[in-house]
Amino acid sequence: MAVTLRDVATLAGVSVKTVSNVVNGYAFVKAENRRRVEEALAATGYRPNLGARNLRRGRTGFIALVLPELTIPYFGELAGLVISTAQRQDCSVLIEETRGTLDRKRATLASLGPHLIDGAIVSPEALEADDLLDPGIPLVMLGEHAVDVPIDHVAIDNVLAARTAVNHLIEIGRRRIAAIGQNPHRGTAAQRLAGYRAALSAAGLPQPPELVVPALNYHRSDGAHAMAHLLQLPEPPDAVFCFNDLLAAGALRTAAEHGMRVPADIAIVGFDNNEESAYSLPSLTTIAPDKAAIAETAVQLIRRRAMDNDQFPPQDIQTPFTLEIRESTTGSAPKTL
Amino acid sequence: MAVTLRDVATLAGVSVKTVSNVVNGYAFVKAENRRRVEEALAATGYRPNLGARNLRRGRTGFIALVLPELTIPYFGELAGLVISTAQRQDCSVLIEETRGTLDRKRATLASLGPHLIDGAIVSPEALEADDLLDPGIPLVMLGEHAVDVPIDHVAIDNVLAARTAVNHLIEIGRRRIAAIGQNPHRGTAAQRLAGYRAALSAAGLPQPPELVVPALNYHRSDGAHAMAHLLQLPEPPDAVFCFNDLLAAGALRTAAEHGMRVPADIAIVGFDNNEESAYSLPSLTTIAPDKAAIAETAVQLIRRRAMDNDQFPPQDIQTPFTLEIRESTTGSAPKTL
DNA sequence: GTGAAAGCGCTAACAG
DNA sequence: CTGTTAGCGCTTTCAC
Repeated sequence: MAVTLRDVATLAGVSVKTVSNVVNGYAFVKAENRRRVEEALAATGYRPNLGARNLRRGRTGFIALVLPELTIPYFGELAGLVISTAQRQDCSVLIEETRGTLDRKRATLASLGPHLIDGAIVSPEALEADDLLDPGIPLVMLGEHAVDVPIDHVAIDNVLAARTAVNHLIEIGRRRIAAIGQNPHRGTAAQRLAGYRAALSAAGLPQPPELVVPALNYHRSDGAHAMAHLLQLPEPPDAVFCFNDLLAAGALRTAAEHGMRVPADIAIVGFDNNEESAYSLPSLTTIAPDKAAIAETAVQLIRRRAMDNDQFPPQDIQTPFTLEIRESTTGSAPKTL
Repeated sequence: MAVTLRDVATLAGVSVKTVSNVVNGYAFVKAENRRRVEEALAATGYRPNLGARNLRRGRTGFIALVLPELTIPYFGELAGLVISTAQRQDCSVLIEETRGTLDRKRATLASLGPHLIDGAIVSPEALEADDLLDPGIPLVMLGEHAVDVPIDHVAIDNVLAARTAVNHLIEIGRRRIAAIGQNPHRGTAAQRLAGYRAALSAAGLPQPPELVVPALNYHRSDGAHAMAHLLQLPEPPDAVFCFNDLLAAGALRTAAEHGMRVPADIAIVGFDNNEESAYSLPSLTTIAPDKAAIAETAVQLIRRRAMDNDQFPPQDIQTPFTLEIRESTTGSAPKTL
């Protein structure tokens, strides 16, 4: 059925080794032999069995990307970047979704484990510590930082980023600034909340507790509900910092439904800079992490550990971000209806 | 380093075969032996080398999903669904992006070829015929139909869907209906255009050629430019049918920037039902393909061909769709600014 | 029921 | 420079 190295060898009248040499681009092959092998290669349509090669080499060229949900734009965009970075380095990317369940991830890493993938990039949604202590392969964590686990970690400075976002709201004159997205199970939520608080404190602004709204998930609907809650407060906010762009999109929608004008009546800032946020009405001011840098750094780390077998202490790398200022805070944006 | 079947066997004092039997759930193993093997298994923390197993079995449990770009929401959502469907069937999904280049795809399928993946689901962006005639593994095509290639194909009825969308515009009283997204290289574009034309013809409406606007890519920016073009026409349209939601998002934005009210001055219909389209301002009326059905059907087909080794003639399966009516055609939607 | 041995397709020593 | 040989870790006849 499938044509093997041996088939080619017999057809060319040489040994397997010679064929292997040709296939792998080994330089020192007698011209005559090379010619015959190449002929046989073409004639048979030989294609190496990578599975066998991997078994032999002990590496597969696959890395896994484990994330909560691909449909969340942030993860989709990140995944795209990871894939293209990996492709450029001749790696293939296997994507697994956890959909919030820990078991899923544990199962994934355990079963693909050391033999089918060379390493994994993990973007957890919630804090988790012990279960990925030793999956047997190099791991890079994205976004959340489970402290005191000695593994590579790539993320932006969430506290600083949040602080930057809220500062911007203060600078444009807002005084009653709410936050949407508090969540005890998310490490980044705590950090963003800390940044929010730090900015308010530094400006000497009050921090009424009713302005910090929790969100169980970070989908558009959660943002919509949270905003509805804020707007029915006796004294609603004049600005909202949302812990991601999806929450902000929902918030934007609800604000409009309640007849609030953005940013005139209420300014909104997001986090993540989803592609869609540049096109919403109004376009969304947001924290823009350098996703390409995150992807590149993560793939690089995995490669160095897995393929080049480098040994180095766990890295904790901070990637840059910017504040993308758009209509939802400074706008006069167009109206549609 | 890694513990192998043999290690377990020696530790348990039995043969490799017996351990293999236990691991693979073979029923007839003496209770005593089974106990000892299980102990040894636990003690060593044995985990099968799937690579080796695959080499032997000739199957890997991997399927590839080849698509243009993961950041395009439609593909992101689809990919998410394919992944979860596959996970439920104990398959892993390898995602490769073509980013529009044919070579990429050809390379991907050729190199991963028959040995590392059991089958591939391919979502082409442009028409292509010959190059995937025989990749050596089962293939399922999504969306575009390269005619006279005898391979499985899963898609909605694009002509009917487009016609449905345009009919809706006619029903709400629009008479000067434009189309954005014409593109000679995309099979679906031709079909959607045909549906658009059919609807207009059936209603006895004129079809001024200047109302059919091409789009090189189907990104938001392309929609924005196309809409700008339409709005500066001496006699602008009162409705626009966009060949996907991204084009529609761009069009929406441009309409607003030009002070047009949607749908009062101009109605907009999209195609794909991206998640974000339910939250835009105004929310977008759009054709909603049953993406879950597409994903499920595709994975099913691959599995039957690859894993169960079923033989059956190439299938051409049409999946259902609905028209999701929202504010961009019937609205009074809220305003934000 | 279980063990021994062959071999999936490839690469890496080691001779020649 | 090229052929032979021995495995990578597993499943699978085939005897026992």
